[in-house]
Amino acid sequence: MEYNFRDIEARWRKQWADEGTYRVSECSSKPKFYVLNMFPYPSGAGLHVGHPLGYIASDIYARYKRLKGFNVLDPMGYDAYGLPAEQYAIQTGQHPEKTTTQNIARYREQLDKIGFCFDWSREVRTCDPAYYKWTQWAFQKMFNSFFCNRCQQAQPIEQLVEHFCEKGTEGLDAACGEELCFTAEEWKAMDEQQQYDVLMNYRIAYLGETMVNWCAELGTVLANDEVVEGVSVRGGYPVEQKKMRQWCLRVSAYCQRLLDGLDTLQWTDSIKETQRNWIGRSEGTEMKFRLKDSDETFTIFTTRADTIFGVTFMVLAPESELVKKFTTKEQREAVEEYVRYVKGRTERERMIDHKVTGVFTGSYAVNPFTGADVPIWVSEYVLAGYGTGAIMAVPAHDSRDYAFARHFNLPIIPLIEGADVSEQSFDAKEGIVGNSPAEGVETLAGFSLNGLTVKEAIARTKAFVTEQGLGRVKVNYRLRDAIFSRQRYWGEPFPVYYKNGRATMIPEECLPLELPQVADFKPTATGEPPLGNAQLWAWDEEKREVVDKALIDNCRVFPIELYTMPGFAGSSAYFLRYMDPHNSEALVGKTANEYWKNVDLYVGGSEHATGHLIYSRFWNKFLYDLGVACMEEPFQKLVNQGMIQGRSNFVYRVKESNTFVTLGKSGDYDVTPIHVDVNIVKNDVLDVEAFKQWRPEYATAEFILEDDGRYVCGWAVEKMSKSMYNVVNPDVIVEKYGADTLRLYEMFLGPVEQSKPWDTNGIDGCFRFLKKAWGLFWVKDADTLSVNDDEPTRDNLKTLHRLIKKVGEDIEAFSYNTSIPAFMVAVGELQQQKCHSRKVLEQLVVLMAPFTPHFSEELWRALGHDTTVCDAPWPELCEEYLKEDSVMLGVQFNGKVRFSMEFPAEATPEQMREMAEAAPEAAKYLEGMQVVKVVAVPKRIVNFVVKPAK
RNA sequence: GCGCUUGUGGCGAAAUGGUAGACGCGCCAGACUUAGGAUCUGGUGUCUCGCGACGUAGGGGUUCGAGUCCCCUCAAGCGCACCA
Repeated sequence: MEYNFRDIEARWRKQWADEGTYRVSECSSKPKFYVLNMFPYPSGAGLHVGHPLGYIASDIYARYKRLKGFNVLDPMGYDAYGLPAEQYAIQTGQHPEKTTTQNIARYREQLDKIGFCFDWSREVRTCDPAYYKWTQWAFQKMFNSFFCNRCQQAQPIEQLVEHFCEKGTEGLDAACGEELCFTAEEWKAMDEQQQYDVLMNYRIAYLGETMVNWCAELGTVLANDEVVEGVSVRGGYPVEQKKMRQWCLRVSAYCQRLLDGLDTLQWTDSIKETQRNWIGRSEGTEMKFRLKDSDETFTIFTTRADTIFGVTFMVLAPESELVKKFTTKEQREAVEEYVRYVKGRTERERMIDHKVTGVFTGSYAVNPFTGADVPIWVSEYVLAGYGTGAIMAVPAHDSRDYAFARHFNLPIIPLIEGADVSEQSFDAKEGIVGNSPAEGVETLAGFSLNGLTVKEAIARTKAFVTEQGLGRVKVNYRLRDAIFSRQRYWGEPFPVYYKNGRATMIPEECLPLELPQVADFKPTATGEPPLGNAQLWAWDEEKREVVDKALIDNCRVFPIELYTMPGFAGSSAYFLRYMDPHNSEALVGKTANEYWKNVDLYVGGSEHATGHLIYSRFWNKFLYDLGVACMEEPFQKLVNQGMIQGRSNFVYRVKESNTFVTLGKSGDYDVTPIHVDVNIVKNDVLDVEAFKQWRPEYATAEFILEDDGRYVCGWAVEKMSKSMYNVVNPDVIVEKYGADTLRLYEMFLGPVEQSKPWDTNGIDGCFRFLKKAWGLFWVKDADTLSVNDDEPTRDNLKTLHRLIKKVGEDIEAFSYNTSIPAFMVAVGELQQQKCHSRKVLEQLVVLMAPFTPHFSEELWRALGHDTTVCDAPWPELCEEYLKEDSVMLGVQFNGKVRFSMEFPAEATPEQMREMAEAAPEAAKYLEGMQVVKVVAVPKRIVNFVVKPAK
């Protein structure tokens, strides 16, 4: 019987769906395993062969775990809100809801053809109100929480109010925008608006007036991870810094926990490192400096407190509020001009060329350790957003300060013994400190660092600064709060209305607040949100429902927030929702959450390292603090699949003609390479007839062929894209070879984690393998099984158990590309052994089941089973069959293998040594030699190290 | 500049410190065929007629033994980057 994959695959797909084979429940005594793929944006282009790579890899793992006796949760859904979906809708002039629904249907159709074991009854869509209800709900919880630095945990905002009532800000250590200081009495004396403003300073979801990335082209603000090198990640449009009032999430409060959590995760080092860089922890000291002849003080941040005696100037960021304060009358004009100059430079310009620029403010600070005067400058190399926006400059030991000092001719005082700073600064944190203070300089309390190592000096200075009240030890992070609002239509609405101008939460039981229909959903360049176009978009407090905006004059009706949430909102807790997707009472029920706990294996692209993978960890930690999620980290193990690039093909047109010349002869003509659709090329050979039909202008094309009559195309690796005609649709492969071959081939292509070009050329090998394996089971040209009840031979069992061992180990290690060759070899061996033993072949079917589910299911049933192969037990490994009767060993003299001989498998190294020495071949080498050393390594080699005997 | 990762045939790639290049593609030869871009069998790192020698980016080291471990150099990719 032939391997008829079309019939087989269609039949089992239907039956699996009808029988609910992949539906799972948390009511199980089996151990759980949670496999998750990063859910896709349903883009308009549909899936190409690169998309399923990770899904196939995780599907194999999920199926394997199921065979191993686990209750496996493997859900799928769609990240349907956000910029890409909306951009596509705008480009095609349709409503995003319509295009999204269409795109999802297309995705589903494509996914279904590949034979995944997703439990579709748990599907989520971020744009579904029943789903985003919980996104809104979590947002409200964040609004009503603050972060206690001492217990490193989110707490209800009521607790903060209570604290204010009792003690004001005294003894409070909470994450906030700016440090506030007031007493209980002052708090009580504040009016509603003032208290609202104060609380906003502490909420985890808050309205903040901050510098944001404004992208006029997209008509919205963007988060830091959505901007790269001054342009938007999506579209590559310019982004400018603008001060705007936006919703923000206090992600920065969780920096330390986000950092600590990394150590407990099985992620790659590179992605953990990327997150560490992005969080950017830096331990240092905040020090207070006094303005000369004034009581005014200001604070700087430094990681090199030990270099205090080398400070020769101070620098303020141009945006710093201190600039105006410290500028003297004489310098005002120069400073104002400089600030104007900096404002005129775009973020991009400032990032790309680091010009040395700056201006003196006219004022001096006083070095708190020596009393020396230090001039205060303004320069763009100091960033307003990091630390305090002011630094103490130590040109001898910081290259930026050095460049500045050289440019403006400021003094440079070296502090490390033996450091040569005549050409460049000495930035390394090593060496012995000297010149601190210089001879004869009196210091505060006789403080000196001379003779200490840099590390000791930093510690000593920190302690001294704290004791003397000159400042405090401080940890700074690079990670900023996430800007959480977008001036776009296609996103979750904020469950917020404005009562007397103050953000107020819509009652929890009224959620979800559904996205309204609008006349025009396009973004505007001025930042007017499209939701402003909604007729019904006011909140009636009394009726507790959305009403017509025209009623706003009525004193119980208030405008609803016009901004929407960003793309990452919906993807920040979807892994929890999958556990209990139909629960209308909670994001996730306690029972379901405590059963599934967290994701054991998460598969997706590494491009989410600083976006989704930070936000969702933050979001989950917040829910953990709330007691909603029972695990602090959402994703235990993370595997990043590589990108599949396109492999383009070219034809060579002879210039000014309609003649195409094959690659081998293209050098003889003046030709233009032209991209040709890879779907009409096979193994780099062009289907000439298909080419003629491809485009009308090629219908009359003429060809200069290779001598063997073929037209050979050139090729190159490029991004997979429509314009290069190198997009390969999985549907086409499935149609031609079947899903099982596609699955095998995608895995065979190389390590899952690695990026690689798609090259259909090798797929025949996988297809041939399946046909070959099929042939083990069926009599050729007949509808009868060739399987018999013979007892397996020792060779059969050896082949089988080697395979069990290899495949088991490979799947655990996610190394599928090496287990497919193992299958090929094993099938080849069984064929040669003429093995038709049921006992062996049945196990082979199960071993293949994770890779080729349809193929295995068909054979499993043909072998007489009436339940699905998914519930078969994974074959047990018996090491006994792996033992070799004997081993062939090389015997080497002085490092060269001279001959090989056979030893019994159970021989000890000593026995092997004796046997090797006694072998006749050895005599040749041992003659006249003195044996210096003999080493026998079991199963490997016997070494004789010899030297001429005296 | 700092951090991470990777360098192996014509190509994709394998190798618990132990015969480098498994397996697949491609290529070559043969078989069966009216035919082959089907199927099957065999061959295929480089140099050499052969014996054999040389081969894992380059250089050093550890080891009886290194693609693998350590140090240096070079190249490529990714991340961060005027972060004090």
